[in-house]
Amino acid sequence: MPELPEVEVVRRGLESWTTGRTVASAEVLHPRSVRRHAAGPADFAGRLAGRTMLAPRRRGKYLWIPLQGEEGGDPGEAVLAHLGMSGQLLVGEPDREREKHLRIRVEFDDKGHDLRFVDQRTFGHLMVADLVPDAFDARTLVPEPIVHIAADPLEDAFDAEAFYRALRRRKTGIKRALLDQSLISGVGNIYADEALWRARLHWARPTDTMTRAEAARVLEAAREVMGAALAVGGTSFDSLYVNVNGESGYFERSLDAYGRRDEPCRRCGTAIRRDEFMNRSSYSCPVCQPRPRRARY
DNA sequence: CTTCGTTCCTGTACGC
DNA sequence: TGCGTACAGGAACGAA
Repeated sequence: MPELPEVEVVRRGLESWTTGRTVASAEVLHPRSVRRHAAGPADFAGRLAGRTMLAPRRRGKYLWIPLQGEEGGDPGEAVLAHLGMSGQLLVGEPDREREKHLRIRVEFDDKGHDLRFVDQRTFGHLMVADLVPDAFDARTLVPEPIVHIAADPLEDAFDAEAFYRALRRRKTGIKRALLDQSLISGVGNIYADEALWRARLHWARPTDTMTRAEAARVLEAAREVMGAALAVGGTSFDSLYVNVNGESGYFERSLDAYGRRDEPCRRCGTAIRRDEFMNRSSYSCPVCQPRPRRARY
């Protein structure tokens, strides 16, 4: 469930807890959690030991912590994290009890709060990756494995006109496009449904006939809803999404579409419908978001 | 090249 | 009570 707002909440938490601290040791308790680190768990742990963490960065749902180079040089590597469905990055007293789904643990040389990656469903992962120039803004560095991930709509580097042109070239529906992280990043199932409800667009609206105004509307809606969620700590349906101190966010109560099957639309009162979409769920208002004559899935 | 279906994983909810 | 099943779903991957 962590989408852009939830990942940003975690990034801000890490910023104050891990920046400037030097790793004493890292321990991988479940190899699947470092499966994208090709050189394996021992190499992952070895690359972290002795390195100092710099200010964490984020693009879309990806989070990374640049590691100060050997002898204090420029960072050439970063710890890259994706929380997947149930990943949590937690900080706390090092001697506290181990969580049932603790996958990776990082201790610092100051013997203070440790950093833990806890992940029930193991869809998330951590890896150490090389930093390379960003495809959108060559002045900044991004981890090599995510060069194909588009800028997110809260970044300055996000190009709204390029997004519109990409939509027109695609032969797909708008929700599929919103979930495609190579077109726009950070939007997942929850905020896609919320943005489409706010923009009054059906999820199967073909993108190749969308107007500039419609594209701008859904983009603005995505920015608004993710900004509002960020302001209250993100969306938490259960204890699976929490900030670095284990606290839940409050945006669930503000959702207009997602998860509201058969509940009244907050604009027109019509019962919110749930459609099957990509073997998942899509929530929308049948009146505010009428199905297009030519629908695309 | 693009588009789309499959796969990974485990806890919770629910029907029988 | 216990068992089976559906569901939650991001994104890499392979097929078409």
